[in-house]
Amino acid sequence: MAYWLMKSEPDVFGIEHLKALPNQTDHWDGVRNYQARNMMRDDMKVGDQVFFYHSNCKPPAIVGIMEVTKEGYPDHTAFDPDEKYYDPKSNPDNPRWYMVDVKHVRDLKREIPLDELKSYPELSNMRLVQKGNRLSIMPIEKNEWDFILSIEDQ
DNA sequence: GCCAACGTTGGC
DNA sequence: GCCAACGTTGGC
Repeated sequence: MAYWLMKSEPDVFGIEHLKALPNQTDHWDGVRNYQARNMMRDDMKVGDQVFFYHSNCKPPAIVGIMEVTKEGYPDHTAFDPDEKYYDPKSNPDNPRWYMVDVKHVRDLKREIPLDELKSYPELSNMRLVQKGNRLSIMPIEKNEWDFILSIEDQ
């Protein structure tokens, strides 16, 4: 089993939105970055655990845990001209963009803000804490995952 | 295939 | 709202 982190802006789609959906499950559509796409299409497996990260807000923070419930399949929102993330270069016969389904597992006992994450040497290799990082989906090492859960109660 | 211009992300 | 970092586009 692998571990991941996925970013979303809470004003657009936050963890509260996910919890409000049937089965607390949704498809993670709208990713239009090749690195992130490749991870969803090729690497994320059912049962993988995912941190839900709130970006572009105050404070940016890890707020909860999700689980992958469906592996990569074409992102149909790319086919629809009315969608915000419509891409005319993607079509059902040759889909360019992929998504996975994720289910809310639980909220963290507290939000763990980015500035705190940056303060731990144990997490200094995470792409999340490095300058200029814009990747919206990234793998998390097991030791990093476990460390983050260990500071949840502090 | 290079690289300048442009658009987006996301912390601050 | 600013702007640094980064990814993508497109002319050449």
